[in-house]
Amino acid sequence: MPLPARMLAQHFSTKERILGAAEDLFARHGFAGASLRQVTAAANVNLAAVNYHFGSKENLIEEVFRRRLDELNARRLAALAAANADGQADLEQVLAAFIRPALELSLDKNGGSAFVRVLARAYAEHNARLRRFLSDNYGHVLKEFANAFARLLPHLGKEELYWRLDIVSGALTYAMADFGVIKRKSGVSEQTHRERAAEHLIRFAAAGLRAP
Amino acid sequence: MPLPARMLAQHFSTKERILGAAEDLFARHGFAGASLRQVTAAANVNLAAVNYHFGSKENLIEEVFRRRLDELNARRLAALAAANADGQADLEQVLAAFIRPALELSLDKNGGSAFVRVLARAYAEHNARLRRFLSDNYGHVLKEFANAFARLLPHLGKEELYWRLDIVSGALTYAMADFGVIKRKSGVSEQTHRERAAEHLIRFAAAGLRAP
DNA sequence: GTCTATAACAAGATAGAC
DNA sequence: GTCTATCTTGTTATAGAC
Repeated sequence: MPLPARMLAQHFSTKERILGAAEDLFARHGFAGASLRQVTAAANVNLAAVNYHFGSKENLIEEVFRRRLDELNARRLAALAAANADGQADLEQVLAAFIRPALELSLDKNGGSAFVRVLARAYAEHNARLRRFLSDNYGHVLKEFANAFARLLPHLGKEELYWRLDIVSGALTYAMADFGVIKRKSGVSEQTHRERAAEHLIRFAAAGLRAP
Repeated sequence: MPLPARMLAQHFSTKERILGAAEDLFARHGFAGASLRQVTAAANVNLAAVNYHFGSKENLIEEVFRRRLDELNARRLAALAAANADGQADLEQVLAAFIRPALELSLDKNGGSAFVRVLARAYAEHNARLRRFLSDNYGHVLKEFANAFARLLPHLGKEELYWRLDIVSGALTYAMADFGVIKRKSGVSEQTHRERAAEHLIRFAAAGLRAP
């Protein structure tokens, strides 16, 4: 498979080209399914470069996550703070603060849509190391949002609320990774398709969360 | 890893032992991550037995799906027919007809919980061959349910309805495969945990589907 | 920092004896 | 149907020249 044309330019460092190619190939073939040979060939760098820059395949995988998750989490928290700042945020606004940054990431022209699929694979992996890594990154963000939702939905017990938020993250992961059977119509751009998915998701999730 | 004790018994045929071990290992390490050497060792059969009985690893993967999906689909359609038989089914009944058989499968003592994780991995794979195989199996079932939901939710357009059903299957897949961050409490059995997940899911999905 | 070359090993598949 | 032995290829990782 040829690498994405955007990565060919020489002004990307070896490290960045490896990360971009790894993200793309992990999305398409999984962590075990994509070999370092494929990655380095796609990145147009030497096979030995991965071990020089990252030490091992496992470390490379973690770097693929860190590069995106730090920013995603920061954006979510910023959006939540902004929603809380102007008076009382409503449920749709808090949901949007959680969902929209993920949508925007998935629309990022530089590999964002590949990354959300990598993220979905990480959930499927059930790998202890990866799960710890993700809970370290997502854990406190989920807690902040849980607090915000708890204020807006006082009729729900803590247990009930966590169940529902779990369902929302599941549906979000699934929708962003484009697992569904809904085929994008030929007249609709990738961008529009994902934006519609986010709108539907927010409406659906708001109703689900408000259920008695 | 030792194979599940239930599979050791000699009254399981070689073929059945391979399928059981493959299901377990595919759930834990993925299709590329689980080797035929691991599978045959866990099944206590010779390495060459896979190629003798299935021809190739790809064929083995498809058989792992077929074994479960035929029954799952049949049960869903039967539950739907039963719900429609006694008068007018309500939304929760139709949702239950879709969700409960998946729950029951995930509770099957003989590898059901492994299989639902394999199914979740299949979605993440995005593999053309696998997707075709799954749409062949799930396609007409989804259509039957879509018809039932359309009758109960006449205010939704066809497009809108399909989006929402897609979200429901996503949340179901995610919940059954136990991707979530909700940790099962030590006092709660695996069975109870999953039953609660199904209850929460039905309530949430009903509200989401009823949203204007 | 980047290359070639290669070590050390694991993969899927098969041939052929039993 | 089941075994051992082996072929061919691909895997991660590293040593050492430039």
